[in-house]
Amino acid sequence: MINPILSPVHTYSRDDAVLQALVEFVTDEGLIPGDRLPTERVLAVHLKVSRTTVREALTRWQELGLVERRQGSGTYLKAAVTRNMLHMPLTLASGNDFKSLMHTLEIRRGLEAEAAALSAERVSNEDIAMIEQKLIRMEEAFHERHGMSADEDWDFHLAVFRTSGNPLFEQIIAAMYEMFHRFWEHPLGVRDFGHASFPYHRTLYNAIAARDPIAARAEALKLIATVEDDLKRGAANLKKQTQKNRVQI
Amino acid sequence: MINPILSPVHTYSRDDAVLQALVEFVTDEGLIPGDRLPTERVLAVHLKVSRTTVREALTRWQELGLVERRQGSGTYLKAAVTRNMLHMPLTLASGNDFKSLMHTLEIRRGLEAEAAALSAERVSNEDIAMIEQKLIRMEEAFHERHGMSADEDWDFHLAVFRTSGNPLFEQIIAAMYEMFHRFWEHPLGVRDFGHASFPYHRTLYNAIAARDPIAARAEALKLIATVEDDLKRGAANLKKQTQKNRVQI
DNA sequence: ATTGGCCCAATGGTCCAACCAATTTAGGAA
DNA sequence: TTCCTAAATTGGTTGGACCATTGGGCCAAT
Repeated sequence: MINPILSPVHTYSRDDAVLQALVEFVTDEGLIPGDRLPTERVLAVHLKVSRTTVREALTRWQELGLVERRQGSGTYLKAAVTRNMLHMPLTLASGNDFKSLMHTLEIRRGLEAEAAALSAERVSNEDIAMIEQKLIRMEEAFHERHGMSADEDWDFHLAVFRTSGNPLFEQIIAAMYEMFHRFWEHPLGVRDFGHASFPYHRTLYNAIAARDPIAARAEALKLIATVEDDLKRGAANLKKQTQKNRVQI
Repeated sequence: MINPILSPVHTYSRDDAVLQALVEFVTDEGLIPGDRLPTERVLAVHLKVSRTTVREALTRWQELGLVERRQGSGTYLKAAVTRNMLHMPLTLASGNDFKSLMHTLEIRRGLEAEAAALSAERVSNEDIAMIEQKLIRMEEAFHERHGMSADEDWDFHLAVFRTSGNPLFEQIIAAMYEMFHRFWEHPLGVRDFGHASFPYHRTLYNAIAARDPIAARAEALKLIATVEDDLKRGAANLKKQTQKNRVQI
């Protein structure tokens, strides 16, 4: 019988050690999201491991969304890195059907409203200026191309989530967005998808700038409601098309 | 001026393709958690890519907890793999401080309120009976041990989430719950943690049984509020203790 | 001054071949 | 059979090479 007191010793794998060293480097150097990390070759030399091992470690961070790699350019920090980080990767079985999309919207309804309210409570003056800037860029893009621009739109929402002071909002909603965008490639036959949500971006901004949580929550809910409407219209459209020529998506 | 119609093209990386092929293989072969995957070398030959690429792909799955590698033995499936999986890596800075715990509660506030409202809209009569049964079991456990029982309490909430008709609620909130409870082992010096939330379980049930979404949302919010209060009390307690004898947690 | 073409160095992505380390398996000795 | 050992298998690591993309610098044409 094995002595039950004995527990497995921690044997650190090579890439664990690399990540640990990388945490030290990032915190010591005070790197923040957007900053560039040393190249893989440099890391390999300094850490005395092969480039393959460095790559394996960076791949793990990439999968956790901590880091982003751009070929020909470099590896960039994507989120704040600290000691004692707690990782909990969550993978959900989710279909590509309308029900699943509707489910992601229900999650967004709960979270975006909450995030908007928290943001309204906590924004600094600099935050407000920054959000307004994103809003203006989104509005410009809207008028230029006569329709919603996914990137600028997402930038605006991201700014709101980040000023909520809770990084979990961004992480969860980002996953919902990704799910949504898998479908957005085919805009469901709805030409002006997202069009209706446009005015609520500014009203949401106004509520946050006024530091009014109640109003911010209300505007966020209105915004999501327009997206839900678009989705329902898309579903109806698709149903009609499918009945006509049996196209399976 | 850039043509607004143009949107970035996206190209699949090699390891994305490997993962995609692996999903096909796993589903076709009907592999379940615990089953052994082909060796890296075999995969490399069959997929016509280098072993390095296979390893990079498997590293990503490993980080997501989908797969476990055992040197000398093989690579084993660790979770169910399906098409269209949605990956949601969650990262908390330091996981065991007051701020991070509060963050998990903010997510729960948004989601549990929404889930309660949806549940009130969608419950069947059988669902209501089932929830009531869980409620009664929780209340019994409460009176028996003169305090909240984590298991029965969680069972009750789980029942509510499940009747919301959206599986995402259960999975995301479960993750928040787990993060929270990694610390809850030490209830922060608060003896009757969760005590105050007790009455709101029944009021929440009543609202759902009455199919009143507004009331259900309100009761869910009250319930979370009591947990937040407990947490704040705990934080205050801890602060006092730390000042007294410099105990570091 | 601006545009476009061109080259070149840097960087991440992929590949190969070999060896190391842990595990499993097969075979032989007791 | 049982136990031990050697060999085969498998993931882990290394070094080196080459490919593909990026970004900056340079220069000629406009």
